[in-house]
Amino acid sequence: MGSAMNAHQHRERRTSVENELAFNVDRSSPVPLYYQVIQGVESAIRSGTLRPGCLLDSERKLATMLNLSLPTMRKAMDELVLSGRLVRKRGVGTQVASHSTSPLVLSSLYEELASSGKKPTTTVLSFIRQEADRDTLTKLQLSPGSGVYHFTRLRLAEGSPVALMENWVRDDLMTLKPEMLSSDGLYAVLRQGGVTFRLASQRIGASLTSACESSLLENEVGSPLITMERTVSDDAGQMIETGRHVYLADSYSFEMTLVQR
Amino acid sequence: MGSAMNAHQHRERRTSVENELAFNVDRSSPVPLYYQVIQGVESAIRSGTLRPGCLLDSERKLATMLNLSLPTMRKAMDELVLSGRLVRKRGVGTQVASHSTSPLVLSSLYEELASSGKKPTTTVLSFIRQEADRDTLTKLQLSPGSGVYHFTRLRLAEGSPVALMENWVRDDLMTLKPEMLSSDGLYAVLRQGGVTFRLASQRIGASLTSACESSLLENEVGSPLITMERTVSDDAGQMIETGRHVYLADSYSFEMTLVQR
DNA sequence: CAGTGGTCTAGACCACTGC
DNA sequence: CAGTGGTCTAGACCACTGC
Repeated sequence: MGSAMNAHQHRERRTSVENELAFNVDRSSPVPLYYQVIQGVESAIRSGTLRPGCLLDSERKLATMLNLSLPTMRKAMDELVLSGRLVRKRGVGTQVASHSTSPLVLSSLYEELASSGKKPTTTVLSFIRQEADRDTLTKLQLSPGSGVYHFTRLRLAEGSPVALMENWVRDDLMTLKPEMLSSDGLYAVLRQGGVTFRLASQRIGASLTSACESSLLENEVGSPLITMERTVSDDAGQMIETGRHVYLADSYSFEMTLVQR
Repeated sequence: MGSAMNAHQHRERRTSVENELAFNVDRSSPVPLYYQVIQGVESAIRSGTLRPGCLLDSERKLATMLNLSLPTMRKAMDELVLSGRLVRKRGVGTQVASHSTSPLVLSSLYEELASSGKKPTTTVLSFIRQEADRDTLTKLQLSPGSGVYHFTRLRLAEGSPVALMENWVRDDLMTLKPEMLSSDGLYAVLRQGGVTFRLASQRIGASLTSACESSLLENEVGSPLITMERTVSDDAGQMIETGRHVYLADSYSFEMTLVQR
């Protein structure tokens, strides 16, 4: 409607479009105001109300509209820019990034498969609680004698093997049971146990399928695999988990978005 | 020395250690104050003055010490926490993260090799300026008829092939010459041309060496390769470059640190 | 209860872009 | 020159942790 009425004004240089931030902040909510703004903008982008390239109102105007102070508004915009959803140009304004893929998050194979509609299942091949070996002590920065859960899992999508995963998790955070791992991804289980992730360092490479891997993954010996080693630490900087995974290159690849700072 | 003298005090609960933020901000500098603090803390961590686990003074104390306002101090701390170098605990304080790897940055194979002491060189195998094909138009979000540089390069470390790279770069940013690419990495060349990177989306997978790749990479047909496709956009959200690379899995892997938000 | 980080406000002045 | 984002200040009150 609006665009029809203003058809003769379309000469304007700006890639601007209407932007309707049709949300309001709820001051009685325990959710911080700046975070409500982040969620509001994110959902407006997701729903298409805020389209890529669209120029937002100025920070001052938005702050006034939502009855927020400028610093609070800026804090929200800061995070949206940092995560790559918005682009700021000094003297010009703030736009929705044209390239609005989801930001980099700790990817969970299980969740990825589930959200892409492929039914993920897990077969727990082995599961023990044991004293950590030297290598694990180092990787998890544990003191000698500490215990870990050590398990291997086969991940399937729609019943076909996709990945073979071996993990070591410190045993003083929560009680792990094999049953938990067969019905959910590892990260979901740990999150439920109250773990909040912070940093993951990982190394991704490639290798050829060995005879042993082949029998589990039901693929040919010598076919390409993606290898990943990952160590994850929590909020408090404490190491939580380390693992070695291999993925069928024919049915999986790592997608990620890096934000340059 | 210090540890011997204080041996009997080791009972204290805090992992705290002295923290000497032995830097001062320079108010005449064009570098923002909060950024000077970030740099100061980062260099203190790098140099070992601030050791992992070390408890910092409170934000209020640090602000007073450096003659900064609390919000400015907090902005610096915010970014240090976000990039994973510090860990905050409400009611307790702020510690240096035990796990202080470098944050995720747009990795450049050339720079990685150079900084690890391996002498990188590049052979430019082909180089043309051409009208973008359909696929490239889509990936770089260009309008039909736009031009791109299209080139393939062989990257060597200490004279041995490591990677085979094919790239497409929009041609309206700067003038590219093959000579530039043989003496420097692509990103360094683009940065010099005034491009500031912002987001990269990439997909990493694995494959087997083909006959053609084998002849260039001097490895065996069927040996494992890491494959990467990447598209990079700049500050303004404009797509800059897209490429398809393959790396010898035996001599390279992708290392990265993910920060969970 | 003293001290910490978490959130929020109401300003100020600057550098920059587009007209 | 009006409008934008970029930086900075000086406060306020809260929730939480450890003693």
